[in-house]
Amino acid sequence: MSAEVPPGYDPYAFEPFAVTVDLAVFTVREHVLQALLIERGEEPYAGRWALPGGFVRREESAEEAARRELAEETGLSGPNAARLHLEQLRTYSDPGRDPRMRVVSVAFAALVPDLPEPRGGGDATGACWRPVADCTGLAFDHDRILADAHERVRAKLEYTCLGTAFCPAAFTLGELQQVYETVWGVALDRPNFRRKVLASPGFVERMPNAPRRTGGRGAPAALYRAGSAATLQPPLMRPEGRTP
Amino acid sequence: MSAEVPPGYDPYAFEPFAVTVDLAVFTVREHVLQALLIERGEEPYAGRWALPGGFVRREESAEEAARRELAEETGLSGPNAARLHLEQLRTYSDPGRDPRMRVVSVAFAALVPDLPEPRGGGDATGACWRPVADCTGLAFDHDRILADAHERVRAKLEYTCLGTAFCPAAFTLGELQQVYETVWGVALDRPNFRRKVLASPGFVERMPNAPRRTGGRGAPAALYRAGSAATLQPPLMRPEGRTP
DNA sequence: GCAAAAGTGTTACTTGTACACCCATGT
DNA sequence: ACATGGGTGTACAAGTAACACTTTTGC
Repeated sequence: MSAEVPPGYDPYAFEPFAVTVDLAVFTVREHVLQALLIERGEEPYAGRWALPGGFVRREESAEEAARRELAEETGLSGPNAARLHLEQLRTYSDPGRDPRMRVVSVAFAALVPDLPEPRGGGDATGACWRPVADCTGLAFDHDRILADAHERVRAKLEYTCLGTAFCPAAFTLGELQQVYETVWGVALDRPNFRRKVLASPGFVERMPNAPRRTGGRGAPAALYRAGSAATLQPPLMRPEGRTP
Repeated sequence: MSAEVPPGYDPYAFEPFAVTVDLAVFTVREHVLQALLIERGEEPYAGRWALPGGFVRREESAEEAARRELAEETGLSGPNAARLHLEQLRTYSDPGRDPRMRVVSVAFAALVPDLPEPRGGGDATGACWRPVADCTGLAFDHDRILADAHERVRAKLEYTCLGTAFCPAAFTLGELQQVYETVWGVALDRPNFRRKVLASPGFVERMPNAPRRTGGRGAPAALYRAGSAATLQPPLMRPEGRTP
C-alpha cells in the first residue's frame, strides 16, 4: 500500500483530488421518463446543460452531499424528501474528465414522483425536466453518467420495488403500470401486471380509504401506497419485443 | 453548483481529499470462498488485516489504479490478467473512516481463478487468502466493504455469467457447479444445472479438444471455456432452503 | 465389486402468457 | 350509447424441480 511512496514522505500529503457528486434525477411526467438538468453559468461548458451536483464538503459523506444538493435543486424537503429514492451509481474518475484539474465524481441516481415545480430554491441559472431521449450534448462526461443511470433504473425495476418511488404517496395500479411501461418502453398486460404486483408481499398495500375517481373516464380505482419490501420475489420481468 | 462558494474564491482550490482504491478479491479454493487480505505494516491499524489497496495516482483512473494494485498484490499479469473480472462496487466516503484525514475510497470487487501462489511481488508485509467467513475485525471500514462485495458477487452469479471468472481457462461443468454451490452455500441438482448452463447461449463453449481425466475417480468430463455472453437469460436462480 | 462423478431421460408440478369477459364512470 | 379504464377468470404453453437410470473411471 506504500511502495510507491518515497520514504520519509507523508503519503497523506500528496495527490489532492476534488470530490464532487453528480445527480441523475428521474421522474415520469406526461408518460415520458424525464431527467433534471441545470444550465451551467460558468466555464467550463458555460451555457451547456449538465446534471445537477456540487462539491462534497469536509464534514459530510457523498450521500449527505447528494441529498443536500438534491434538496437545493428541487426544493425537495419535509414529507417529500422521505418519498425519494437515492442510490449510489458509481464513481467517475478518468483524468481529464474536468479540463481544469483532477475531479473525482460520485454519481447518484434519484427517483422522485412527479413534482409540482421543476425546481425549488436552487442556485443554478436554470433548471428543467427534459425527456431522457433528448438529453444529449451534456457537459463533462454527463452523457455517459446519465446513460449508466438510465440503464440502472431500467434494470432495477425488474427485481426491486422501486417503481413506487416514481408515484405519489397514494397511487392506483394503473399509474404504477404506466411507470413500468414508460421506463421500459413496452406495453404490459394489465391483468397479469395486477396479479404479479399484488402477489409480491410488501410491494404495495391497499390504503384504508375510499377509492378515487379521477377526472379520467373509467371505473374508480383502488388506491395503494408503497409497501415495506425492498426486493421483488419473484422478479417482474421486462419483455423484449412489443412497443406500446 | 456554486452557491456555497464565497464569491472570488476559486471553488477548485478547496476541500482536498485523498482518493484510494480498496479491493475485495475473491477466489474459490478448496471448496471455500476466500478473500485476499494483507497485513498492515503502518499506523493506523498496524498489524491488523485489511483489504489490499492504495492511492490513485494523478495520471490514472480508479479502474487503472485498481488493476495496478491487483497486479502488485497478486502477481497477476499476462494471460492471467485477461481472465480477471474487475468491477466497481461503490465509493465509501464517510468522514472519519480514516482517523488521519479525509480519504474517499473507491471499492472494487475482483474475481480470480484459484491462483498457484497467494501473492506475487506485492509490497505488503504479508498477504494471504482467508475464508470470507473468517474475515472479521479488518482495518478501517473494510468489514463493511467486504460484506457489500460478498453480497454483490452472490447476486451477480444469478443473472450474469460471472461464475466462469472463478474457473481456470478450461473447466468442467462439475467445477463450475461447485463454484455456484460454494458462493451460494447451497446444493444444486446436477442434471438441472447442466441443462440451464448449456441452454444459455454464450455462457460456456465446448473446447475442441479431448476430455480430461482428473485424479478424481469418475467418468472423464468434457472441458468448457467461458463464452462471450455477459448476462444470463434466463437467470440462474439460487434456491433458498437446503444446505449442502 | 463398489464408490464417485459424468451424462441422459422422464414426469409432475408451478408459473407465465394471452386472451375473453364484466363492471363502473364520464361525455 | 359508447369509449375508457378497473377488475376477475381461465385455458394453454413454457419452465422448473425432483428423481430414476446408464456409463466410465479409480481403488
